[in-house]
Amino acid sequence: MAPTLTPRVREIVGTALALLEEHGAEALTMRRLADQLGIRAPSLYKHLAGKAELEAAVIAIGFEDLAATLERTEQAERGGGPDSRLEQLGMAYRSFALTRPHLYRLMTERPLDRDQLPPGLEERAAAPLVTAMGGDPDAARAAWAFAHGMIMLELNQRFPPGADLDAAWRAGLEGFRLRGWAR
Amino acid sequence: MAPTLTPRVREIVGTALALLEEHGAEALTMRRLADQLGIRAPSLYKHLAGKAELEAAVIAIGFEDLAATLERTEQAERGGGPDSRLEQLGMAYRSFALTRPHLYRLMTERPLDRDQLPPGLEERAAAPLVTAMGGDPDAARAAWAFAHGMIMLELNQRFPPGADLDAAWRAGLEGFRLRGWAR
DNA sequence: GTCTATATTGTGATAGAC
DNA sequence: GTCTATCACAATATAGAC
Repeated sequence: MAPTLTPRVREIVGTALALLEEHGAEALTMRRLADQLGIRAPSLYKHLAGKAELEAAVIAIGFEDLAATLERTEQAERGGGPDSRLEQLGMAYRSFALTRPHLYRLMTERPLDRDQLPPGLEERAAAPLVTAMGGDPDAARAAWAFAHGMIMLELNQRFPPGADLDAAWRAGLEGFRLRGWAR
Repeated sequence: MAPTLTPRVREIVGTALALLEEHGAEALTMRRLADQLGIRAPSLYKHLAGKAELEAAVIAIGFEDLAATLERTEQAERGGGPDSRLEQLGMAYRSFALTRPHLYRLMTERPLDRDQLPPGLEERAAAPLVTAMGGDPDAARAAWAFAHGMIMLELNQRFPPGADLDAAWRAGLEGFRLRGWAR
């Protein structure tokens, strides 16, 4: 279970998140984190069991932020009709990942330790997409995979130099939109 | 450019590939590779400039194998009509990645150094999918991203425990098939 | 082409004094 | 809750003898 956090632990985890987002996962070491906080590395172990617990706490913050972002998007009715919901969600998800790439990687590159996440948080983050896909969980997972794949291939610079990624996003989302309407 | 390989280098790279596939990327170190070959780590540097060159050679083998697999799939006309081409390719790609997960990760998790790949090999690996998507490069990239996302989320164990991944693959491929036919 | 020896740098983690 | 001191690893890479 996710333990209750003391203010000091909150400060440590917040600093860890900042370190991760600014300098990447390889910079998130116990030593550098301690440096950033003005203390020595061993002192961190009085607050946290180890690096795994630290990362779990950072990941939980990431899911909180992602869920809040998608819920905000879901509620907004900007511009288009109901068929643009999926596009709006896709762009919000893409924007989250591209503005915080190191956090997004940490959230997706390893098995999710659900025991260390606040209860219901994973479902909260997933709900807007499931709704947009008409409640079909298989279609929602497929759409999630498309978005995740686009993001990772872009972050990893695996598309060829001239590729029009906006066009690829449009092409993919259009297919899912058509399918979403079929049910 | 990809340099011509001496037999000894070929042997080293082949051993590196086996080491990678069996024990993962973290096991592919100069030390362990030398152990496997019965020599000392420093001796490797008489054959290869460094680890980067070694990995580039392994990646090139991966692309050769992938291209050959997809070309074989493209030529086979098993069972279904022309509209099952995309499904066949998708399953072949999925199978390649899931049977050789560590190799697949190495091939996709970093920017592709095209100067170290044999000329035309990347295009060869991509061609069957582009053809199946009616020559539309944006749609082909979207389909690739879907497949890559499904694979990575499965490898990273990010889907919820009860998820029906076959159904998610079907849902996604159906959307792309519909769109592919539209052009 | 292989060896020994070594440089350099990095990691997470713990014991025990204060 | 912080400190000093230290452990126990691991990695890539190089110099120079043979």
